[in-house]
Amino acid sequence: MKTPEELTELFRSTGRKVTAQRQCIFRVLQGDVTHPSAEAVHAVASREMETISLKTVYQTLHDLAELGEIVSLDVGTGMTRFDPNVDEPHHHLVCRECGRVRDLVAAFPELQIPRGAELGFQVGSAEIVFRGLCPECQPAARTRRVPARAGS
Amino acid sequence: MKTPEELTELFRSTGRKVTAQRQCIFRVLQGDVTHPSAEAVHAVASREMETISLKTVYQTLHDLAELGEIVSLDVGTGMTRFDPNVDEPHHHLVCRECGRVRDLVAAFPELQIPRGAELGFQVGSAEIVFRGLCPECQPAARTRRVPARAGS
DNA sequence: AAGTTATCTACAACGTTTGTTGAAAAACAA
DNA sequence: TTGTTTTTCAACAAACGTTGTAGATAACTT
Repeated sequence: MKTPEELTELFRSTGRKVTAQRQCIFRVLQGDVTHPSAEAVHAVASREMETISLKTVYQTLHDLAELGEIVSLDVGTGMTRFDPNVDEPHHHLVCRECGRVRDLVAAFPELQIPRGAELGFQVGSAEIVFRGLCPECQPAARTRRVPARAGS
Repeated sequence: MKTPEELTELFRSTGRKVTAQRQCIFRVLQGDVTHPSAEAVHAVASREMETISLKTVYQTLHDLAELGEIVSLDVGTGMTRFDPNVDEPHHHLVCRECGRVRDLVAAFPELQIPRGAELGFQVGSAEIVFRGLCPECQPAARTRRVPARAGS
């Protein structure tokens, strides 16, 4: 995601108006690595602007997604999550206990689909979700690596 | 997923009662490869039992998921999808146009997470979602294989 | 500074999923 | 079979995250 200043310029140059609410949201997203939900963004923004509405947050997040400055994610936690990290190719770690999401910066360049297995699909992208327990949700066990079993 | 007869037995042996509605749902799921939503299961079941309620469908699907006979999936199509194929390790192809979901039966043994990249997560499984266009939603282009770009 | 246009807040509605209730049916025993 | 107990059923309403609508408000242009 670009800086709040660059986003201000980008919004203006694409015919969008720049408001205090939007700049507030830009700042909230800036450097956020928690993949916040709209509600979470709203909660943080509200600390700075008490009257900002949830609808405004949704709208601005959609605008940012449309401009490619953030990406909306559905990793099965019940609500859409937003990821400002669009420059670095990565996948996601999702805690099955608390829903925390973290980036996993790694390229998996060999995801070749066996011939015929794509069933006529014209595949354009692949997302990998690694599920497990985040550090905070682990009982007392130790970290361990995992063979690439097929998921669900 | 087991056969309707085996599921009947399994439900009884786990203290659940077997009703005509549940057996109807068993039959609907049997051999279904479309990853139906609860609503879709309800629609098919309704053709056989006009009065069956959506709530009953949800409840039975949850029971089946709890017993490991089906898996609930969230692939970003707005509703939970249910997959009766739990015996064969696989991933999923999702049409970004119509939301169709198909199994992709293939192991990707190269999904090793680089040391340190798991950020303390204790990873238990990995799911890959391949997004693209299903045969019905393709304009006139041809199928093509895809480099493993990082997803959203 | 005034006009034009987009955005804001507040509210209501949407679709999916879940909680609640009395009625009905399944399982079990006699 | 019949009765007794317990679960599940259907119908209703509510929860949740998200989107639509409206008039009021604020940003951009001249």
